[in-house]
Amino acid sequence: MTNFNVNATAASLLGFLHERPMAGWDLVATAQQRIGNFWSLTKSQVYRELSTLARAGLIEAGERGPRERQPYTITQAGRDAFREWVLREPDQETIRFPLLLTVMFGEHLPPEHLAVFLASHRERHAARLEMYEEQHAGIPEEYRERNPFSVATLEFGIAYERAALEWFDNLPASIRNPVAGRREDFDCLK
Amino acid sequence: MTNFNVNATAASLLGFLHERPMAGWDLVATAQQRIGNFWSLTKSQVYRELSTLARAGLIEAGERGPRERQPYTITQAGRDAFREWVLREPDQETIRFPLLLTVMFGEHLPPEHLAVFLASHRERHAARLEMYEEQHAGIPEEYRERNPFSVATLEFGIAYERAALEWFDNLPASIRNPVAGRREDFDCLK
DNA sequence: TGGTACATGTAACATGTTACATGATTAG
DNA sequence: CTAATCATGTAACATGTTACATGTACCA
Repeated sequence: MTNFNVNATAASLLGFLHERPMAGWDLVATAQQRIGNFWSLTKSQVYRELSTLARAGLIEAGERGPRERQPYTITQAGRDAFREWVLREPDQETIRFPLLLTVMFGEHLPPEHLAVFLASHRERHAARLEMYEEQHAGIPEEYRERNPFSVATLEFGIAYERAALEWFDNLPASIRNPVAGRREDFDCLK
Repeated sequence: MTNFNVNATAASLLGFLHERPMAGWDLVATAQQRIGNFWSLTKSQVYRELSTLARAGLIEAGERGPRERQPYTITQAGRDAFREWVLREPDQETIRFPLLLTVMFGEHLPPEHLAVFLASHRERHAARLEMYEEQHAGIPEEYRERNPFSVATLEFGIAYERAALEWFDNLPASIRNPVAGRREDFDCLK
């Protein structure tokens, strides 16, 4: 058997459905909250994966509740497929960082312009770090012991954001604090 | 005008073509080397983008060289489209980190198993950091001054890998060094 | 009764991945 | 002569994004 190979996104949905039956809406919210920091997904994707999983028999739709709510329950086949996924060596992470592209091609834009982008991104990272740290401070000790896993993923987020901030703050002055003016140096304005 | 909106991948190709005409093969190699650490692309994608860009008039194919080599030159329209792209506020980065999914669902696999995954990923990150640091040490001072941009992106890689290693090394013992045995605790083996 | 949050879904499109097919040139 | 590397590309598929369409229930 072991016939249906789930992808990481579908596997995550199966992971959450181990806890309790949920509808697409709940799954979107749950995923956003629990894995959104390192795994993005949209509701379109979730609904699509759900119908695929249902067709493959890995989950089963229950009766519609209020507001057309459609709960799904994981099946034994679903638990099997999930287990198979979770035991596979995880792929390398992929990072796609558009700001770094802009930095790489930095000679093609006015330095003040790049500095504005950097400042605004720095702020986003500072805000995220603050948010993560608040969340981290709010974790009760007993939870930390019984489920160290989600704490660990949060700690990755904190480590990442700290590294990002440090990077922003250690950029050379030539990039971070350009002298305004002297625009004729830059080919984008020729 | 300003009619053709390039995506970040296509824009990067245009960015490289500012320097000199290149064929798809060169562009793949160049991209891998210069932006591969924070922007992945495959050769299929490159060839597809190249024909799209050519059809849109942003680049022009030259005469075939040896081995059917097909060089492309950027056009004025291409430079315009690139400039438009580079002046736009870059999107947030996306990180997709499968290992963190596995960690999040860590209660579903035997702890020794997770520990093996963590160790192997830790090693990859250590190797990447070492590579980056070697590259960084090899940059001549004059280059650093004249093109601080690619140095900055490399430094991001270093900051990121250091943060990752620190995270691995500070994982709680319950995740990093599980006691073997006691398998009946884990629902994946029920 | 009107706005907001809940809830599901489709369609079209954009992007990214994998597998395959083909041939040229070079180094040993 | 033959294996490796260079070089281009297509086809099929998987995944991800955006915009749209529809309707329900609650609450002020």
